[in-house]
Amino acid sequence: STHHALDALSQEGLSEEPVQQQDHQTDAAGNNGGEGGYWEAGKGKMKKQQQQRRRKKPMLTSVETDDDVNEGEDDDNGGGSGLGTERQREHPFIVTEPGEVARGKKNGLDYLFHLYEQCREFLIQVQTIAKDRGEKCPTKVTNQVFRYAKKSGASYINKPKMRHYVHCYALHCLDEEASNALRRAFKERGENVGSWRQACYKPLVNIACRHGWDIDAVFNAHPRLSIWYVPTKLRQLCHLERNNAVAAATVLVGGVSCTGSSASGRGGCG
Amino acid sequence: STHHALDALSQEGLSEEPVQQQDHQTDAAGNNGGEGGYWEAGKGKMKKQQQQRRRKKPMLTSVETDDDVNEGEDDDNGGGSGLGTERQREHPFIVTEPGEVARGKKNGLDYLFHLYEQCREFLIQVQTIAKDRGEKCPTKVTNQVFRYAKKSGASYINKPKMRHYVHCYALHCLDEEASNALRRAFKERGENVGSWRQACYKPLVNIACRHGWDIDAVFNAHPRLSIWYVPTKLRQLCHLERNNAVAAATVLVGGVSCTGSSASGRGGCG
DNA sequence: AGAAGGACCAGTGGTCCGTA
DNA sequence: AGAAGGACCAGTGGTCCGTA
Repeated sequence: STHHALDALSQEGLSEEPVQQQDHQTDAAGNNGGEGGYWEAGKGKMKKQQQQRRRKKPMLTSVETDDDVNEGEDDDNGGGSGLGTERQREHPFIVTEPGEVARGKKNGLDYLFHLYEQCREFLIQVQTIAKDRGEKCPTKVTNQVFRYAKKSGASYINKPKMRHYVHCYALHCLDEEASNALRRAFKERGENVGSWRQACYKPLVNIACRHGWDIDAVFNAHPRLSIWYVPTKLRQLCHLERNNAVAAATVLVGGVSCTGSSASGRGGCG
Repeated sequence: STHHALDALSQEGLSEEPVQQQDHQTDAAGNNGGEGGYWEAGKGKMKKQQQQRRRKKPMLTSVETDDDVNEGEDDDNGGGSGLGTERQREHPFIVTEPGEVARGKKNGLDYLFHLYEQCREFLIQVQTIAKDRGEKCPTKVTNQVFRYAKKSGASYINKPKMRHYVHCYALHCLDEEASNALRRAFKERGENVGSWRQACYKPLVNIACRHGWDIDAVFNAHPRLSIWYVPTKLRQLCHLERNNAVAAATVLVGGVSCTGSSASGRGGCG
């Protein structure tokens, strides 16, 4: 059937050119200041990706209204072929240079960062709706926003993933040059995504250092970053490094008994 | 014993001149820009109010460390007299004029508003500690702050009470003149606290109207008010009133079919 | 009756760990 | 092995309702 052909094709394309099922997304697409247009361009290629995996059968005990679940028209897809056409997860990320598209069953880092822009657009829509209804208006990407994204067909967006890479996106926002350089270096060395991700912490800690160790202020000062919670580990690293800097400064000044030294005093920032 | 004499005396004084058991409070007391000095003045009168009612015996099933609970030195207070020396709740509020001290087993509204100032001081202390430890720093009076207040001996502060009267405090912050006038009027009429509390909504809705119906912006613009969550009911009232105003304006302009009219257009604001 | 507040509850932020 | 994400959990905002 035509459906299956498209599905087969989308095996590679899925995560690179995710498609929206409802038109929430379209509304906000114009907000992208130049960025993200590339990903939007792939939209025409395949429509309707109604493959949201139903949760593992909650045993019919649930009292949920399943209005949303029954959205898809073909309930029996994949039943015929028996082949593993089950597309259960997004392709894993690989370290790519800026502008580089990942080949094979992989996703690149431009795509990763694009997901953050999409979340921002979903947040803006949630905010618009909330204001219109006179309800509490979220300022951050909350559970509510993730739920809204999923309902809008962006099933490839989920909380654990977005939280996992927030600090990588932060570096991309705050120092794109440094972020690009890091990507090129790690790609060249053939490092995996995990070690690139780890390496994103240090330059951020240095940025925090230059701003009196206030990582919250650094996030809040950036319009696209301010909607994301500061990751716990980044916060802890900044705190540790600040303590180190203070200790070092204290020694320089002449010993532990010297009080009066300010914790926000500048030392070297990497 | 001396303890019991003081306790008897405090029957009236308790809620009017609450005492701090630890010195957290003292640190921040200086932050009060003139306000609240009155309540602080009563401090010397009676020390130690170690009457926190232990919770109704959690049946020894709890695995809590009870370091905090064993703070008081006299574990057997009230055992001897047998009289109802059990001081289980704060005295109820009555409508008082500005500057008026409630008599009998009652608390006045200046005292009510003072509790909000105290919460602000506890928040500031929690924030200071959090920043120092490099932890997430609350911007609002959260559960954590209420817990801290209780631990600091301010057992008379609790979440339901503070949330209940937030909008009354808001009016006091935003238009003290109007707030004072309302108090005098309701006292004169012999109204109870509940109806005074109800009456505080309307002037706030009018203030919101003058600010484009954005009650969040109104709260956030005021330094002492911005730390409090906008109460649900106030938010709903503002929303309803905005819709009424929009509908009225639409009729004036010439009928329901006239689109283009902005929801933020000014009508009369009360 | 009017009012204070313990205690509950749905939905949150955070992330582990069973999964592929 | 490296990585994606369902699902869990402790503590939150919100306020009801048993209490005095």
